[in-house]
Amino acid sequence: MRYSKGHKEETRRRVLETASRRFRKNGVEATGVAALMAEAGLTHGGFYAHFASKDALVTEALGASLDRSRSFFNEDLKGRAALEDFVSCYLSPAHRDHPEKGCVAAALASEIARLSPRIRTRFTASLHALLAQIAQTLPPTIRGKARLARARALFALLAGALQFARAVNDSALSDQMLVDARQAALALAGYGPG
Amino acid sequence: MRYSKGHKEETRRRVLETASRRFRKNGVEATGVAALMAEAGLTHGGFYAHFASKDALVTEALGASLDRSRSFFNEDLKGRAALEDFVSCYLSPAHRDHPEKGCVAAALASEIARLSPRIRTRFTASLHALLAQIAQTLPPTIRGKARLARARALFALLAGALQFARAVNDSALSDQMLVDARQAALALAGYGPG
DNA sequence: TGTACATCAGTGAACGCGCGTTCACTGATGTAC
DNA sequence: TGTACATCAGTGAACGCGCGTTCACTGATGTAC
Repeated sequence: MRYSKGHKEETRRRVLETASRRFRKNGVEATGVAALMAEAGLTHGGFYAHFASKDALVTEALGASLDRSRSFFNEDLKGRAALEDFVSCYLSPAHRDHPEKGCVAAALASEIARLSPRIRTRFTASLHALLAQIAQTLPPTIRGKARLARARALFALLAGALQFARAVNDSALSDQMLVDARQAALALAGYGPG
Repeated sequence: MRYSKGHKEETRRRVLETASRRFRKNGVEATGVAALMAEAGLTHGGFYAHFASKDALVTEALGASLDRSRSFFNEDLKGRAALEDFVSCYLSPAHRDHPEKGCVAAALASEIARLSPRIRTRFTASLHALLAQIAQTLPPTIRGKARLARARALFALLAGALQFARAVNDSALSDQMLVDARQAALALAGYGPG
């Protein structure tokens, strides 16, 4: 069959989106090309018309979702309100319960360290951008290099807490992790209680 | 060949230790039974004389190394000195560069969420114990439930930072992650600078 | 307007490979007589 | 002290399966004449 113009691009986009979701949900290694293509409504043979290899797909899919991580930020907010909103979204039960729609860093952090240099470089660039955005929301009392330093610690806290909240088999501890990390994050940001 | 008494136990111990190292270095899924047994100096067939399944091995290997995580603590120290020592060890370049000898939580956090309930339950128990030990090192000014709450946020920060330090492909950012997280961890603990 | 052909996104069988697991076997040593 | 046998940790071939990847093919539509 011959397809309308833009059909192939649309298919490619759909495969990428499916991959991005599955990688975050099940892990990169656990996601097979055949299963992925089936979920996108295709057979596995067609995969190589769109991507050179699974690794190329991983690079592109993770890169795209990393860039989208910054959309956790509500662009209408600034300063304290922006950070509080970001932290609350990041540490929400909804984010914990739906890794496939959430932050790549939290969903795959320990796996990324073992992926190809190309993917790690892409991850590093996106992380830099996200950290810069977090730094912008810190209060003016934190100055100069300390702003990025604080942003790094803050994001490490968020990602670590979310991972633990997902890993433990105890819903009370999981909920507490989110609450405690939220409070600590605001304290670290210099937006203490009250 | 007939073996001396205790030989089988010794072999089993060796397989467990090899597994624990490889799981942390390469991930659970990426570690095959055959490769594991070869590294322990055996052929793969013998594996099932020691363990019922790979999952049983994973449970036991991760459980054992999780319990050993608490040995990050120098038992001769108490309070501030104990915490500072723990944080410095945890966020050291040596720990970052040798996941196979380090903390399971940091090496496998995002993968643990996808492992069997049995393994997650074991992880949860070990995490509880480690958090209690961290809580003990906090200053007396932090009271009651806040002690465990602070310990949870603190450990999330440490594990998150270590994972990022391992994942990024930029040694300056990696080093900074460790330094910044160390400072933030001490601040969170109530042992601020000076 | 009708026919022949080119296009090309997607199909599905097949490739070699490593996975977790099973099982008949080996062979050095301890035990029984 | 010497011989026959039982033990059992470890061996290695084989199982079905899914992996990433390749490739000859399909067939509906656009284009050329």
